[in-house]
Amino acid sequence: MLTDSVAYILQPTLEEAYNLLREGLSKKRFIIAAGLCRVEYSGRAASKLEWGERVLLIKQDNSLLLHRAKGFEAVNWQPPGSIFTVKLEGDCLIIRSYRRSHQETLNIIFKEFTLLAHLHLADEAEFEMHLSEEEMYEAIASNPDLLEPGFRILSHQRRLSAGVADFTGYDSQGRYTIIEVKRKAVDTRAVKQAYKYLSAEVKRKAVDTRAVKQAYKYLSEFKERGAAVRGIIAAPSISVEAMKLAAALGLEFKKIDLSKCRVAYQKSRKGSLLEQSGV
Amino acid sequence: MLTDSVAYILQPTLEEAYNLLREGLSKKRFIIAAGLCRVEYSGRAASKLEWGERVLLIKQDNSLLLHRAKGFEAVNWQPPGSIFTVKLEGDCLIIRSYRRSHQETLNIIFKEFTLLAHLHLADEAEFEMHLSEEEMYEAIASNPDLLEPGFRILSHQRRLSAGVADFTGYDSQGRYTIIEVKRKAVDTRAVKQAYKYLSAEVKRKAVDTRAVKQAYKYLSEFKERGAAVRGIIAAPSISVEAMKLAAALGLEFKKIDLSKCRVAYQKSRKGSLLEQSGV
DNA sequence: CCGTGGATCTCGTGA
DNA sequence: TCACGAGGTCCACGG
Repeated sequence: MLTDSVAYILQPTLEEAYNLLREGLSKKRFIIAAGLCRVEYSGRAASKLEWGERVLLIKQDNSLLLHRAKGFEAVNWQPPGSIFTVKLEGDCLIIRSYRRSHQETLNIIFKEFTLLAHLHLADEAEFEMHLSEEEMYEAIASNPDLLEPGFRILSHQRRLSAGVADFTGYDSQGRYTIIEVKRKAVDTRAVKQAYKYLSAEVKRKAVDTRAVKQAYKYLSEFKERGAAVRGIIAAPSISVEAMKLAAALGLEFKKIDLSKCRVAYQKSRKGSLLEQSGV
Repeated sequence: MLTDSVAYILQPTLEEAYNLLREGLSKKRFIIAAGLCRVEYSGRAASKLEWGERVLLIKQDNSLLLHRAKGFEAVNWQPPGSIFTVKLEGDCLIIRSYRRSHQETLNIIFKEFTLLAHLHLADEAEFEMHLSEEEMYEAIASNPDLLEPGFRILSHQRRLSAGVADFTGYDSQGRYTIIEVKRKAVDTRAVKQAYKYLSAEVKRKAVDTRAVKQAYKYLSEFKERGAAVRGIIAAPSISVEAMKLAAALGLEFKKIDLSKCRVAYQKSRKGSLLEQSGV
């Protein structure tokens, strides 16, 4: 059966499946298949999966996903840009996907299909993600009071090279302050990472492998010399252990209200849109 | 149309889709849908996606994946265990998935379906992954010569608590040696991590937040006192930067041949299988 | 091409 | 439940 946009067969023979698959692949269509198969993968690692029923998706950019009955993750896959070959061999249909960049091969051997379809997905919409670290950052940049009343931002830059803090500035008392922004709950790992950046920033030098090591040596100086410089981790929340570590490292934690961030972001965005349209 | 294992409709009306979806969900079947929809997500972050054609999978454990025409990753999703509600509202069919643990809501609003099916996937096969870190570890445990000729293993344990090295032992010269195993190419991150473990092991204490900090202070001792203790990172390869850092930290890199590992693993596995069957 | 860090990461494991 | 580390992680970005 065939319509403009979709071609499908329910319980096709292997030959029917072969023809439909070849057609779908050559036309770069979205392929959906369900059936009994086994799988071999070899590349960065290697895996085997014996006979069972699974669902296969092949996308219009040649990415491939093989899903089992349960679980969020695909059991086997191939990222975009792999090369397919399909062949009939005895009573099996073999789909081979090869990815050159990692020298990875995926073989899916089908014995029968429950369902096979290919279709074109018309989808030009833009995906909008909110509450990303980027957005949080923009919100703070346009409204430093979110950090602390009276805070003045000196520098703000997305992390281009390793070891640069998100914000530097002066607090209401005029103390030099360095800020690391995290969009989600801070754990000990995040504290350590933040500490590295903040230490590096204190010394105002690029972090190469030498500086990474040295950054850790500043720990004692940090604590002993007192708060000549404030180091702040700004995030929605922090774990108990992370808080302990932050305290030991002389870092402060500043709770950031995400909903306030969102409001500030909307405002700043509106502002820039108005600017652009020359109002 | 209906068979034992699959129920599907091509280009169903919204009411047909509604009934088939309800049936599929209540029977915990694998649902495959393609159609025109828009999406709202809100939880740890928030996202919006306007009208476009996508493919929806709902799995037998209530995990959900929404895929666009291209890209390996799902554009929106819900991990296993979420709760579904489906309703018809005006000229739309709304699928809502709510995940309590993270307070996340996903709304998919369909205007029309190109394809809708639900089926049961019979799949009891076990997924075998080879060349995992675990397997590499087993290979080395059963054949320490893979590390270095004459190496004697003192302790070997999977990392149960943070900061415990993979292997400790004595080299052919009788020097105490600590080994961190990595399955793949070592980068600077892996070196830093390894250094933490190795330092912690030297001091033979569990790494709590205090020890994490102290571990870095041992750097100078490590270097100044010379190689009273050897620290080895064992992996298939290492990047130039990672090698520099490792050298600066007084760590050695030991290339591990994965194919040799594999052979050793097969042998050790055969041995234990023979044991089990009492031969 | 490598290196670095984020992700609605997911997933397992242990405390 | 949280915390931590692995992952065939994938992905974007910079050099």
